[in-house]
Amino acid sequence: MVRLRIRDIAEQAGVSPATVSRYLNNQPGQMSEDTRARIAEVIERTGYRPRTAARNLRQDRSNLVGVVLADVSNPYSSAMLEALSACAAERGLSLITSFSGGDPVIEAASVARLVDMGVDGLVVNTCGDNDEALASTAARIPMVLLDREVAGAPADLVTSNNRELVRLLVDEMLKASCERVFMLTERGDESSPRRIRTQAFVRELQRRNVAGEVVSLGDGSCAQAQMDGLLRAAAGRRLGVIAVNGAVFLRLVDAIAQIGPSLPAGLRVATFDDYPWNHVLFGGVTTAAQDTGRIARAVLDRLARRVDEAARASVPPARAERVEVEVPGTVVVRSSTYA
Amino acid sequence: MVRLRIRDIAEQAGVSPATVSRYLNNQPGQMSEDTRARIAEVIERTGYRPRTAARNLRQDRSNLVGVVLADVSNPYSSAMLEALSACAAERGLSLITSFSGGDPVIEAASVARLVDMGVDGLVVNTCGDNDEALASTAARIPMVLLDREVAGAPADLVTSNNRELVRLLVDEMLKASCERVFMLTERGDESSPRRIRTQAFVRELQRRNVAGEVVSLGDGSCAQAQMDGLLRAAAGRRLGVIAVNGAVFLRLVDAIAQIGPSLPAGLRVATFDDYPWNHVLFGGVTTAAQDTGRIARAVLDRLARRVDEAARASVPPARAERVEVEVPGTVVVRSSTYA
DNA sequence: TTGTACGCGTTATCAG
DNA sequence: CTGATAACGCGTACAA
Repeated sequence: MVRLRIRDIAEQAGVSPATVSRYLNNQPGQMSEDTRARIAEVIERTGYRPRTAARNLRQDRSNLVGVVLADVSNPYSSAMLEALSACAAERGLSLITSFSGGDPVIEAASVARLVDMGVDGLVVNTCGDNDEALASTAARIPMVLLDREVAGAPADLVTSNNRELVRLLVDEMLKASCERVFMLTERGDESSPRRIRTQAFVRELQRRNVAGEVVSLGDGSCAQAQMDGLLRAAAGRRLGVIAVNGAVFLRLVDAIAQIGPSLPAGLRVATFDDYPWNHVLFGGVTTAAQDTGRIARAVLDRLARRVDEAARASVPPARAERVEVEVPGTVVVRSSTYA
Repeated sequence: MVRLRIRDIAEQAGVSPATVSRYLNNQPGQMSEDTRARIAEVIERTGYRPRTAARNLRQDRSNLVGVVLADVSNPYSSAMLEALSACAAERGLSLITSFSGGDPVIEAASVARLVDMGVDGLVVNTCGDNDEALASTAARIPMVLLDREVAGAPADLVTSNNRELVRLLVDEMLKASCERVFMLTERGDESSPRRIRTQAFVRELQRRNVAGEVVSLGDGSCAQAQMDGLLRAAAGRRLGVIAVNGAVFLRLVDAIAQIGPSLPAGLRVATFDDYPWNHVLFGGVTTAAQDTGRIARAVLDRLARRVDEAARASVPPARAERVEVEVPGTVVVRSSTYA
């Protein structure tokens, strides 16, 4: 049960290995219909498959893309991963995945391991605090950043149109005639989407002259007190709360659950990231959903382009231009913001 | 900026490539402390890393494990993936991931692609209806099945102790003095965990002489009617409902939400798979949680063993014994089953 | 303890 | 349109 080599196929088809190789790679040099058919028959009959390791060595290319995600417990990440996987398969790429769990040390180790494995490029959703390592890696092999930017890294960036989504969520709150609108975030998270969303939120409030602010949750009982204060405020006038991401929203839901089973009268809530439970909580939660399919396509488009460029020119251009892509998401309106 | 080869390191250290290779692979043949130090210095200084593609070709081994998951929108799958990833990294393995989305055709294509990529082994959480393809693949390369078994496949199987978990959930329902207990499942899902759980459930009811049955949901309005019936029944006497998995539980929650914001009086619910929202729904849902860390370890233990065996003996044993491992999970009791 | 020489399977180049 | 040949970079007998 030794594995077939290209030479075996060549012998059985009565041609040379080079010809079989051309057949396999659809080389421009056309071959006679006769030999083509003979080779096809032998391959079909034997079930021959070329050996990837040998191709990789020869071509200096693995068709492998490394993916490093910060937090898969976040369903948005899993959806993203699935979309990337499907999109990669379409292009004949495979994904080597790794998860940092929010630890920069693990993230750096993951990146190093993936590079060692010979990936053609990297997709990184960084957990932060790794700028130097990522920048130096990006200088050596193609890298596309997902959602979160990295200072000084010569890598492309793909995100959702966060500013626009914030605007749409604020729209919903105002349609629901909220008198004050808050955005809920948390201390630990200094990622770029968070920053962009909160900044955009503040600008929206100013632009429309609406009362409200960004509330940054601390830890433990302090945070509980903050949220209690926020929720009690709802008793009087109509109040809107937008969670800056899914993790924060879960904390918000938890706090609301302490008070009662349903949304307090006068409180409207909305969040980012369309998790399954958003459909059922409070009869449905208004959500800014990111388009994972289009994001995945944009990510792999950029990466494939970079990989091709790198393959063509052995010396990477000194002034690599960084491309930033914003993929439009959509706001799904559900009963948590109905007037 | 050409990449360094082992030969370059050898020259700089004033030794032969073979010696550097031995250094890299910690060959038993000891080398003089002097040359060892010189090689170490050069490698450290140059940042040399051996080329994986060349090693793979030479050693006929990739240190790559293919992972095929049926449904990553299921948070249990993501947790499993993360655990596998961490565990694999510890062993110097990397994961190539693929997702079938419940489609047997995609699953078969994924498996084929991963095998082509040269993975050393496969971890498969099958979506079903692929027994022949999986069995023939398992006959060629090491495979470990996750949760769901495949008829006729010479592969090991790792699952949770579903029967025990069912027993514990029924225990909780009885502690909550439920007079009747139901297990909710759905038509489409004929997977082995579902079958094992429902069978165990029926046995438990008989053993304890408790009233109840397995309710298999159909589609759409029919299912809604079934659930309405179930929920109305709760009005009278105390009733327990156990969802056979997370997907079914989401349907149950949806139906309950149609009626009101909180759990109807007299109704107790519990489910499998510890999703984030189980902590907040109804003030906390009692859950049979699977131990993803231990499962991952068991999976990769088995796989590594098989891979080593296969590497040693070029001819696989005709009578391969299939090993089945049951990893104990735990029941997390929350207020949805408090008396 | 170390070095030499060969082969892993494929593809690119060049000659025909 | 096809064939011969030389790499790709590494690991490992075997020889020294």
